[in-house]
Amino acid sequence: MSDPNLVPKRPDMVTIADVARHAGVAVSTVSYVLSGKRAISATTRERVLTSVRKLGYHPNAGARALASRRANVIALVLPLRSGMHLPVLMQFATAVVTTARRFDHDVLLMTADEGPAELRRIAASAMVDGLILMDVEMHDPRVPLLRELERPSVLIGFPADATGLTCVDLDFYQAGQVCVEHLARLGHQRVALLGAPAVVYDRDTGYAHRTRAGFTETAQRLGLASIAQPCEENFDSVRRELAGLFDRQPDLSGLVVHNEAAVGQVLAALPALGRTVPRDISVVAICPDEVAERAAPALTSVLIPAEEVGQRAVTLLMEKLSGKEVPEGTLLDPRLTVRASTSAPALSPTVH
Amino acid sequence: MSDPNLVPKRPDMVTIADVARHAGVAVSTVSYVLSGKRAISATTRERVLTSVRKLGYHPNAGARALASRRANVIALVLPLRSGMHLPVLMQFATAVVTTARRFDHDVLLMTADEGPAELRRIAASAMVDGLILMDVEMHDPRVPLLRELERPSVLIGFPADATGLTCVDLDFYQAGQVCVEHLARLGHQRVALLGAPAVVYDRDTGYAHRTRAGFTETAQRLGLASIAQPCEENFDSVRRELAGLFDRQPDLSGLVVHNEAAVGQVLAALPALGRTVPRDISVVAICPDEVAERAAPALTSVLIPAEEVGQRAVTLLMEKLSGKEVPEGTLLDPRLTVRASTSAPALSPTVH
DNA sequence: CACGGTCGTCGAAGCGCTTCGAGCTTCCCG
DNA sequence: CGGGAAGCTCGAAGCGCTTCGACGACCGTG
Repeated sequence: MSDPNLVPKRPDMVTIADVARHAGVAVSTVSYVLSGKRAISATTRERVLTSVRKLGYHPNAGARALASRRANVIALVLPLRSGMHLPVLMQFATAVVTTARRFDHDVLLMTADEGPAELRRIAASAMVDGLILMDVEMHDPRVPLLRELERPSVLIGFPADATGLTCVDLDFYQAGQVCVEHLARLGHQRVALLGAPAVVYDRDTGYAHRTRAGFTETAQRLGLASIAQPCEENFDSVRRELAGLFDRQPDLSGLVVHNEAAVGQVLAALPALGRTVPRDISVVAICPDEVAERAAPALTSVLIPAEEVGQRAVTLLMEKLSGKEVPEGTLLDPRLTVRASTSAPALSPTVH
Repeated sequence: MSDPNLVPKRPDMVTIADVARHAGVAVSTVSYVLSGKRAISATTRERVLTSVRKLGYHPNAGARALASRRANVIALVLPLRSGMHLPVLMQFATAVVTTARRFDHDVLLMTADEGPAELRRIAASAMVDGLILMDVEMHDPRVPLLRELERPSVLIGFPADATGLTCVDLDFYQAGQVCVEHLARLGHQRVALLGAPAVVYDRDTGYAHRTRAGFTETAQRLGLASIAQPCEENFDSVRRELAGLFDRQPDLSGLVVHNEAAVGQVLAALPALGRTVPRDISVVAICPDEVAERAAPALTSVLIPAEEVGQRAVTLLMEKLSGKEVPEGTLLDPRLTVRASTSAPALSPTVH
């Protein structure tokens, strides 16, 4: 009863043995109480849990990983390249961390710049159980690696060839489509898409291309005149590109903006070009809700469901980790929220 | 020579024993080659390294952490609260990850919302060797915890009581000071500070208060009339607050903006209020360079050296991990870059 | 030529945890 | 009332790595 060993020698660093001793049970019993992998009587369980609390026991992550071959950590590979919009990225990241915690996992942060070698190192070192990659390109050099890696992964975004992979994303094709349909329904005849910087298209980023395709093909199907134009995110470029669009299409009355960073600039530049929103031109943005709401006037928008995508990525990964089969592609439906930036076109141009 | 054991049984998951066998040395020798903690002859080293490469060996992180009591992982605790500007956050994060890799460490991402309990768990589980915390508040509940934790930590930002801690940040007091001095040197007599949303001040966030103090006290010292005004980040608030400032101080000719998200709105609202930048009013911003450069007109600004702060935080943490003493506070000097948004005030108001 | 001192290498003892097989009780049913 | 099945718990064997003490070989020295 007064065994001096009842108290651990080092006050920090309480081990499972300390707990076992304190509770008067075997180490393995403590382990089973904590993992729930075998039936333990209610009384024993309570005694153990009490000791755990009293001693402030936290399992050593390294030892646990070594013995169980599960680190309970997932890697999140973020891009951090130019042309990405950071707020959305952070929303993803937050959602991933939060959701992972719900599954009792932690998140290791990697930047994509480190390249395939780092991915391989992390995977091979058994430091993580699985990976989530963001900002996947059409021909991403990391994709072939993923196929040969022994750890499961989930991609946010779709590469050109997605067979054998698990991918999640907003359905950008549909997003482009929804925007055009909204404008068409209002009566607009001539529409334009102001997109991401050219470099993003050149990099063959899937979502940019798919949005453009959805936009262009839907416009064609509905018999609207359409132009698609990449755009840098500074004020001068925005103004220049907009001016160019009006040159090429004077009766332009509907604008889809798929470039979150440029949204503000667009709203600033249009008045400067003598166009009032939505009287002279209707604007639909593809961007997070907060950006759309903060703008003046508030923007009709298709939101990028960053949080939902992040959650979905984690839950998919968890299912793969537990051996379940999961669908190869998960496309989330876009939702359009109508706000103050769209209306029926003025009459004159259409008569014209 | 043709011992079948020369080839590891599981092609993935190569262990140090496989390497030792392949190189014909003891396991401990391989370990010493890799860690460099004991002298090893050049020939043996080469042989071992060749085997490592040939087998594609990556040490098991869990086992290494368990045996060495070092995880080679640091935790990065991000805020993700409202009022924070995300791009800067990401710059910090990137810098931290990149710098950590240079010290052969990985980064575990935590969100601050999880609270002290999670911090304690991570620290106690030996999953990380040290912590870096961002967006520290004056009276941060995590700070007392850090003091009792057995793991070293570095804060980005200063709490009210920083004794016994290691903190890094831009010298925001000086930043406020530099802005005012610049405006004063140009001849401005009446200046205003448009700051973070009120909630940020209420939360007692250090940098907001210190900037304001630097601004106000310097204005006083130089004999300028000054007003400091919190501000939300949407267009209407910006416009309202600006209008209010001009009401209270019609001759206002110098404006310091310490709110990155509002910078764009300010530049949009000023013309709407009939003021041209910099003819009628000079604007200095405290924000990342890219924001300042992207604005129209390009903004004279004090940049937030996110990258440098991130690097510094990691190097400080590494020094603490290796047992070195480090200074309690590290304040980085602000640097003002003059761009197109400031000039001497128009003559009329001063004569007036 | 014997002696102590390096240098380079090895073997073995853990690090703290999970998990497997086995053992002890209890309980139920024939 | 005996036998088998459940229900709980225990002990021991690793997981893959680091690190300590030891040992043989080789060197220069007295």
